[in-house]
Order: sequence, then C-alpha cells, then structure tokens
Amino acid sequence: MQFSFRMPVAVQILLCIAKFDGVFKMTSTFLASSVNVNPVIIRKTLGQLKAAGLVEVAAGVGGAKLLRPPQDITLREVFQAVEEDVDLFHIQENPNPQCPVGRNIQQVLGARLSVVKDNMLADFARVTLADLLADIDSAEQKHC
Amino acid sequence: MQFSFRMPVAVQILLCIAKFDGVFKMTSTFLASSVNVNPVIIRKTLGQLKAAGLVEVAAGVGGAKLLRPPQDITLREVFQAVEEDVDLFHIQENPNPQCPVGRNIQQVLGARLSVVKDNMLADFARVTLADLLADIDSAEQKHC
DNA sequence: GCTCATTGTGATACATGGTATTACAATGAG
DNA sequence: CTCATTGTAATACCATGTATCACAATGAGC
Repeated sequence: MQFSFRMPVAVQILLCIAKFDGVFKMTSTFLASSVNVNPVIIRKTLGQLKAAGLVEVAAGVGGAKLLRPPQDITLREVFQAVEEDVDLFHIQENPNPQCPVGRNIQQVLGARLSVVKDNMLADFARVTLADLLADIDSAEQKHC
Repeated sequence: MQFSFRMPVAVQILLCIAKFDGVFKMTSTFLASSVNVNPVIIRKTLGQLKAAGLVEVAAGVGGAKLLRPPQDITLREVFQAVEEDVDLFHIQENPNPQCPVGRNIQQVLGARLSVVKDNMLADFARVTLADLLADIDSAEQKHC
C-alpha cells in the first residue's frame, strides 16, 4: 500500500510557487516541467488546492499564487486538500456477528487505528512549506 | 488512499486464534466465516503470518496456533507481516534537475515523510493483541 | 496403506483507483 | 479580437486488491 503521488506533487507545486513568485509566471506547463508530470495533472491538483483556499489561479491569463505565507501552510492542509477524507484503514464491513471477535472488531480496532491516523495528521501539521523551503536552501548550499 | 483489508483481516485471524485456541480447530473455513471473506484469503494471510513467525499452521490436518503469547505480538509486526515494505509515500521519481525545487524534493520531503512513517510504526508497536482482546472483553460486557 | 478434510498455490476474473493524454470550450489581459 | 491558458470531460492503460475455482500435497486417524 502506498499513498498516491498527489500529495508530493501538490507540495512541489506549492514550493515552486513560493520560490518563483514574481520571477516566472506559474503556469501549469511550467509547473509540469518541474514536477515532470502532465500539465493536466497539475491543473487538477491546482484545482484541489484552490478549493482548499491555499492558492488562487488566474483563469485565462494563467498563473498561480499562494493565498497565505509559506509558514502558515502545513503539510496537513496540503494532504487533506488532495486526498479523499476516507478512513485511512479499511475494516471488513460484514464480520460475523455470531463471533465475539467479529462483532467487536470494527469498534475495537477502529478506535486504535483512528488514533494512528490522528497522530499522522498531527505530524503533518508540524511541517510547514517554510520548513521545506529552508530544507531546500540548505540542501542547495551543500551542493555548491 | 486506503490501506487494504489485509492488516485488519490478519488481526481478526490472530484474535480468533487467541480466543478460541483449544476450543475449536482454527481452520481457514472457520476463520473465513468469522471474518466473512473467502477461505483462500485466510490461507494466504495465514501464510504471511506464518512466514513472519507469528503462527504455525498444521498442513494436512488443519488448524493454526499462535507461536507467541498475545501480549508479545504487536500491531506493528502484524502490519509488517502483511503489507509490502515499500515506502508509504511515493515521491515523483524524475523531477526536473534544472529546478532547485525539483532536484531536492525527494531528499527534503522524503526525510519528513519517513519520520511520519516511523511514528506510525511506533504507534502500531504500542498496541498488542492482548490489548485488543481486553478491549473486546470489555465491549462484550457492556452488551450484556 | 487408505481415506478425507485441509492446506498451499496457481490461474483467472473483476472492480477500483491512479496516472497519462487528447481534445475543446471558456476565460480574460493586452 | 487574439491567443496563451485554464477547467474539464472523455478515454486509455496499468497496477493492485479481492473473490473464486481448481487441484496437488499433506498428514492424522482408522
């Protein structure tokens, strides 16, 4: 099991916008060449980020901008913008009610797993785009 | 994105074995009727649990047993027994090396996400089969 | 040694979801 | 009005998860 590309793609889009705002126009074609995916994927992802209130996209003329400063945007928001909010885990829906394990598994295991999911979201909430931009800058310096 | 049924199914199998050991013979057909999936799914899952050293399965005559007490088996082991150990997250493999974001995204975001994954596994490691058995018993008492 | 319920496993089928791509109407600055 | 661009529908393809059938191998008990 793996998460899809979507969240990493969304993060890369947002980082590019943050880093190149005012320098280049952030069109879906430009972003597509940084991420190396099809421009339509970028446009769909930008649509989700727009719906989440993270960016604005200029229809017609093109170009995307952040609506909030990078230090105010967390991975949690990005994740929730692009991933369906279904349960992360998936417990068999029709266990046997005759069996004491079957008739309680959903409640018992579900409670444990929802803690795990909450912790994951809390971890995401601790990382901002500004953190990642700083990480990138320090990685760049090491290369030079 | 969702995890598959596999881990919850494996947990339910192990709980049934723990609860009914010595009372019923734990064949794949019996377990399939508690979990309500095809017996072949049970046999495949038991095969993974056997490979992980959690259970033994009597070929021929049938029946599965735990190889360790429930308080020594954590959700982490169960999870890792049945889920491929690929990266939980999936970062675009060929970002544009010309772009400062593209050429660092894997390292930078990958480092952050591997922390999230480690935390998730640590959460799993804190829950044992014995905990779940106790949860089930207390849920059963409330129903009576 | 035979029987028979059971396991282990390969093959197949099907549904779902992610990704890539084409096409085109709608948009809006210049 | 023009034209680069966005938004979106349609389509295709592949990978993965799940269900199911079939059958050889197993091994306890008679």
